Amino acid sequence: MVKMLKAVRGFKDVLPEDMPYWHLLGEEARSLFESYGYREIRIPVLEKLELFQRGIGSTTDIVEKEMYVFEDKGGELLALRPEATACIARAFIEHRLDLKHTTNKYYFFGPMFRHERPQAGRLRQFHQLNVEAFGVRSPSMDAEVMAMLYTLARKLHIEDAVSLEINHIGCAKCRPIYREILINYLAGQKDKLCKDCKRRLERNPLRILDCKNETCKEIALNAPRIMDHLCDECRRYFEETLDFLSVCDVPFVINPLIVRGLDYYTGTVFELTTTELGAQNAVAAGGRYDNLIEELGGPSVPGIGFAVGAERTVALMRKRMKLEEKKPTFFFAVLDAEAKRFIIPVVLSLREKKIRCEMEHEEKSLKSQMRKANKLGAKYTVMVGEDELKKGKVTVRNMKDKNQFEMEPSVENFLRLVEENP
RNA sequence: GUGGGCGUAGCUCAACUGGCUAGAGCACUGGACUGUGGCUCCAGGGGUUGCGGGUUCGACCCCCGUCGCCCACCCCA
Repeated sequence: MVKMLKAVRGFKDVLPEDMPYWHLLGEEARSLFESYGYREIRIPVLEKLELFQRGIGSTTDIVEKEMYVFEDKGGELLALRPEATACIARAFIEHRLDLKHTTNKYYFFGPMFRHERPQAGRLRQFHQLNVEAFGVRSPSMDAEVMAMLYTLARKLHIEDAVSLEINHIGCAKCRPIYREILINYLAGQKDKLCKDCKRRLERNPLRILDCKNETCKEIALNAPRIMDHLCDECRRYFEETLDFLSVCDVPFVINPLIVRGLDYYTGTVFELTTTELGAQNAVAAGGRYDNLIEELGGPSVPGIGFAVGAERTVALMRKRMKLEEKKPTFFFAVLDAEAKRFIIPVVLSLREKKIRCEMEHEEKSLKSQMRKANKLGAKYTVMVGEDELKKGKVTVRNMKDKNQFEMEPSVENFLRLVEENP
């Protein structure tokens, strides 16, 4: 036997029966984002490695050990994108989009790649819906972005499965000060920290705050809070943001332990979390990144955005609703080649009118064709055999109420059936 | 990268302490019903028990190796 080929580890097929969920997610997201003035952008799967090193941060886990990196034929180091914000920022800078509008709002959907060990809710190729707004730095904007995210959850009927958690991680002025204070506190208890956190102490001390290790958690719980060390401007910004969130009628909880794994975040950060996805609790996450564009060599333009994990969202949707594929309106049961010749022009015309028609192509008994029509869930079965051919008519059977009648197989007649019984 | 669990039909699972030709339900194909679906009954197709080796009179079962999947750590969407 020939060796069976399988998909690459961590890469998954999405089969047709799953598509209704993906389509609903895509359609709701598109119409919602566009109602807020966001425009779709598409970016390449591959970027120069340097973009992610500079954008995400070269000491982050994502860049350090999770990227698919390879050398191109010309010797250039390229990477499959592990996330989209840096890519969209690159496009924003490259096309000087800041000169075209004062605010630039984009959304994007596509696959991301991270070489991690696959697990519940975690794949090596996964999909994200991204939203990025460049050019505005204002509490009401932040609230609006979060309101949009929460509304998406509502539209997908998963709002009871998630909670919006929000935090503020300071600005270029107050974060370094807080960072020192935190390091001082943590250094005092260094012996009790897990080995990963000992390492984080130097590289990314804020991350220790959401370590899952029990003793680290306890230490984090009593750690100095960023909230108590924000500068006046940041504090005011955060308070106003919360106020606008209330105005938008978005439920949220403040979680001082939320930090981000990517270096570009500043100020407002938030996550849409769930407890229903195993160890993976983030369904969506985002925040403000006011220095990213400039750090990537662009103009000094602030930004805010978020990414929604599509697979995780779909998993939650599946738990809450049963969606099915569309079913055919007509199944044409044909008993011989003559019958096919007779009916094919009509079938093609109906399909042109966007009416889903199925026709049997193999030589099958009427019984088995009926079975097939039933299995496909066709609304009507249209029978074409010797008797019908003689009369120039077809027999139409309503599969639900079993009513059966003959009619002339004109497109108009079929369309009338569709109208009468939509 | 580290740890744990699991690999039997397309799917979900059986098969004693190592012992008959590896079974069942669902699904599939057909028949009962020669041109009428769902329900019922009957029949049929479908397996290198992940792969390789070892132990044994005998291996789905035990041992070694290997590959794969899942879960957790880690990380994050």
